[in-house]
Amino acid sequence: MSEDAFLATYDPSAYGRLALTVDVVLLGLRDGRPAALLLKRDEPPQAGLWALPGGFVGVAETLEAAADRVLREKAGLSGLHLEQLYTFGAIDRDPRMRIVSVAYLALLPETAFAAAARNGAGLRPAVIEVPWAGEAGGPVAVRAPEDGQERGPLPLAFDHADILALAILRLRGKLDYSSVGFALLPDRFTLRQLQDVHEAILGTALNKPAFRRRMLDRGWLEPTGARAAGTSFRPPELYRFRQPR
Amino acid sequence: MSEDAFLATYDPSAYGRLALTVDVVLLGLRDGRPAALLLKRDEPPQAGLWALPGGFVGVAETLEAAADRVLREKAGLSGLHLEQLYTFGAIDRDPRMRIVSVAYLALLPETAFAAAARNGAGLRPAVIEVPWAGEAGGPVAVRAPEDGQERGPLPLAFDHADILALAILRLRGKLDYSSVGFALLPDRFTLRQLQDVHEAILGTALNKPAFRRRMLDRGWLEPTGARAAGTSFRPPELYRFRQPR
DNA sequence: TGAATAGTGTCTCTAAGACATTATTAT
DNA sequence: ATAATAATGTCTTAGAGACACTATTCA
Repeated sequence: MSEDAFLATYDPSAYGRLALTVDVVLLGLRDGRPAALLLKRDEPPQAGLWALPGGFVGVAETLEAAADRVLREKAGLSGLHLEQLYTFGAIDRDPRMRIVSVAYLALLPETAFAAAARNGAGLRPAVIEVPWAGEAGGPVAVRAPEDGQERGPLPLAFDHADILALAILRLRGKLDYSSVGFALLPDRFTLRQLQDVHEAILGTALNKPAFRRRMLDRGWLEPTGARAAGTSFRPPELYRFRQPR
Repeated sequence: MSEDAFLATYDPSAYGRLALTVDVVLLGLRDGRPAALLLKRDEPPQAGLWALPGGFVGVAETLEAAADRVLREKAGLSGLHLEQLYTFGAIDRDPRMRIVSVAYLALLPETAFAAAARNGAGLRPAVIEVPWAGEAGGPVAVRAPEDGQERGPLPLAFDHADILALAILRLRGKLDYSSVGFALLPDRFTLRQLQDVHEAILGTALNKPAFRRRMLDRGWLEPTGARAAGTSFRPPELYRFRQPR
């Protein structure tokens, strides 16, 4: 059924007045670039376009519970830390009916991100191409990773380009003064990996000594004593994130 | 009708599944302290408690339009700058039925705040007592201004103490790097007034020379050439806020 | 030893805090 | 002149950026 034919036969009033959904940005890093897990829609509306995993909020379900359920149903993940991003309420953001959506952000370390992309039913990673390096905003484009079949930017459904953009902006804003960055790393990591994460999200290079000083002075890093193996050079120290009490 | 009697006769299923509202924090300063405009509920549920102005979101109304309408209907104000704060979705935040609410923040300069308190149907200013001086959060207490009849803290309806707390936190976070602070001032103001606003919101004293340097270096302040009158000492220069292009 | 990255020492620069001093008005 | 606050000069200090240098591992 074509998009137009679908809309012609769709009866919005059959669905009541106003619906509430959650959409979850499952953000991780792929080859050192920010990426999100997206789902290809195979039903109208907007069949063939790529969308964030989402779902309706139940009457006896909190917003966080709905987001967690979506995560479980669509990515096989549960219990991730969720942060509310923003609530999108434009009248025509969904062509079926009036749907207001609360957007959430969840962060995955690189291995969990790759695993979810393999196990999640139809979830595929898409590298986010952020056209703004500074603090300005605007929608973003996404692209299938190099190893995929698709070429060119992937078409995004609804207002999901705006939601993705907001996720990046929010992350950038909190990165330096909060501990969100660690959610994108495995349990044990090197200072270089931590800096790579920050640079990937911020989209700019950072000064190494200053970065190390700042991070170590925060008191969030606990040296494990172990060092990373498998390098052909001086092995870096492994750290663990430790919540400042 | 008592609160219990009301709840006993109330049929939640008659209202459908899930409703969406907006609640607006109308924030201003009163005697140099942050204050919000509140409404005394005279119907159950929670009759007698103090609540933020709010209302249901129409099917063909954006969230911002709903917030603007609430502002117009309850405070006689329109076209104010609105900032979305957060969406509150706890199951039992309203005893009648499942109501999810999108909270908005609007800022008023001191004179407009006082005028809205006079003209708004039942809107009364309440000084916000923030128990945390740093960055920590938690609900806040409100109190009628000294000149009023009431004594002691005013009881707040629903989760509105949390909403008010979030408004303060958000404002504090944006105060130093954005131009929100100017929305709490009249068109022309002195640097001391600007500093007073910042100190009232932050809850801490600021260093005068450093504050002046920072503000002037921002390029947002345009000297008017005029000076404030009516002082018995050196009259301060009046500035105007000018959006940095 | 050479290559490669880890990790650090140090200088400079910027901006904030502290504190004192000068400026300007009304009484 | 005095009182009161505006407005600024300057010293100190904290932290970031720049850049070079040392450290450590494998091949």
